[in-house]
Amino acid sequence: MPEFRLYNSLTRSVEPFAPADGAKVTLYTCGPTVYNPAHLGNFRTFLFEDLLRRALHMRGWSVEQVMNLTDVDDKIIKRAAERSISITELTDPVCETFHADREFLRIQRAEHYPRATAFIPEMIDLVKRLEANGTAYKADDGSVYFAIDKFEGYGRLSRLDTREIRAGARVAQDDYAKENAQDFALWKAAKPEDEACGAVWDSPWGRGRPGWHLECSAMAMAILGETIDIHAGGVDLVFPHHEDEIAQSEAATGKPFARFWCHGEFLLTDGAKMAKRVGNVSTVADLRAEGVSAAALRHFVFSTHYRKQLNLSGAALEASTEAVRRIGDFSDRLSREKAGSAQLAEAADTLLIEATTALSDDLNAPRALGALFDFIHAANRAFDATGTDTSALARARNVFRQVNAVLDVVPDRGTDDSVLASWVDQQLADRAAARARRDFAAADQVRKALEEKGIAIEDSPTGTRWKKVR
RNA sequence: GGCACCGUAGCCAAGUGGUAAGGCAGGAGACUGCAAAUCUCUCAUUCGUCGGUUCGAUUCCGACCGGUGCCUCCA
Repeated sequence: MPEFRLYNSLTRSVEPFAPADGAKVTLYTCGPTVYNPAHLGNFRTFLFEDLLRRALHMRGWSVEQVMNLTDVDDKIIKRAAERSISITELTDPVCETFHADREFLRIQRAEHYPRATAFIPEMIDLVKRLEANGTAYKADDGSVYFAIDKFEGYGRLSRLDTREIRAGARVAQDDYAKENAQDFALWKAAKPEDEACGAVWDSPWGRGRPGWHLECSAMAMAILGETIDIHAGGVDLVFPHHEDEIAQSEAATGKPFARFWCHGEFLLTDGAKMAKRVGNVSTVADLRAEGVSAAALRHFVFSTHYRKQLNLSGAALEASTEAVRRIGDFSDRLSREKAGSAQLAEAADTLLIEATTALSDDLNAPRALGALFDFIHAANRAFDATGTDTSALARARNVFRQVNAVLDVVPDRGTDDSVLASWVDQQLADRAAARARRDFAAADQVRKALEEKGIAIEDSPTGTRWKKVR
């Protein structure tokens, strides 16, 4: 097995990775803020994390993954206030939508989906520790801030020391209570609108609510421990979110917060970052309505390396749809064939090596997909030539299953509809009869009727096969 | 303005100091009643531009051009 390597944002280099305890990977992944449904840009990151999770499994490690659901923040409070409902009433349905979208995209369920509001005591404890060691202070506005000057390593992840701050852009006018403009809020004093929608908790500093970064540190440490193996998220979280997480966590424990920091690049639309603010978002629901399959979406996302920007376009989605159609047809053939050959077994061995190598090399999914298509081509050739080796077939099936267990790009045929199946079978019998009497006009009529129902047919020496294509 | 990343065929995309994977689209052929699927052949003497290093660069260095992101809520 090749060495498993990952790009670590902390060192800006690809490094060998293995879990600290040798067996189980502790993985923290920043999840969605549940004020409205996540778009495909958000899901690109979650798909990258799903790929990471599955690749770790492929290596034989177990994974304990946490994905937080941020259910209290400025946007949530604002929206709840607009609708005169509580934050819970706003966020509960969005959490459900998130899981429905997640399942549609075949993103494996994490072990934990903690909601920020369920970990307020842990967050308060963390702030207490920081206050006790002098890195946190309560300001005149009643909020508690983290003093970045007190934490020596501040800015290490995002290389703040190498940046020049744009004049006038940095200091927010309403942050006058902070000792330093870059200090960030750990605990925010309650405002009337917070009270109105239930976004307040009692604390040693008075009623208030947690700052944005606090939840991730508190929940990661509570569930996974003070030093986790991998912390992942989108690149936009590097600063300030992850930087601040490191500061507050390490200032409290004196231990490294995460050994590896992994960041996924953005999804673009029309050359610009997909963002609600830009107004160029596509949700999973939108894409489903357009008939784009989960397999096609996964193929699309995995066709580009996760650290490279990816542009969403109709043409790209069509190409992916056609690509997974080929994969699906091959998968069907693999199930249907009765035996293979030495060439097939050889192709399978090559696929296993190539795919494992690619995925172990900083999750190179595009290269793994290339290896998969090479295999499909070689296997189709082998099947066309026929063979009698059943163990070769078993080997091919086994390897294909292993690789697909990571990529999961075989389209769902949805052919388990028995009513539809019997109807199609009757149609095909009629067509076979028409062909037998060389009445091709009638036969073509049947094929056209089936196509209108989304059924594609393939004649073969052993009979006619059919499949749902939409 | 500061800090990064990216620029490979019509489109998407991997890649390496030694002569360009794979997918989509396209062209020709085999198979088929016709299709579909599959197979065969074909499809970048060339990797944004200009220099430099080197026996040799798409790959290293520099400049320039173009694109994107972060520096503020953000996957």
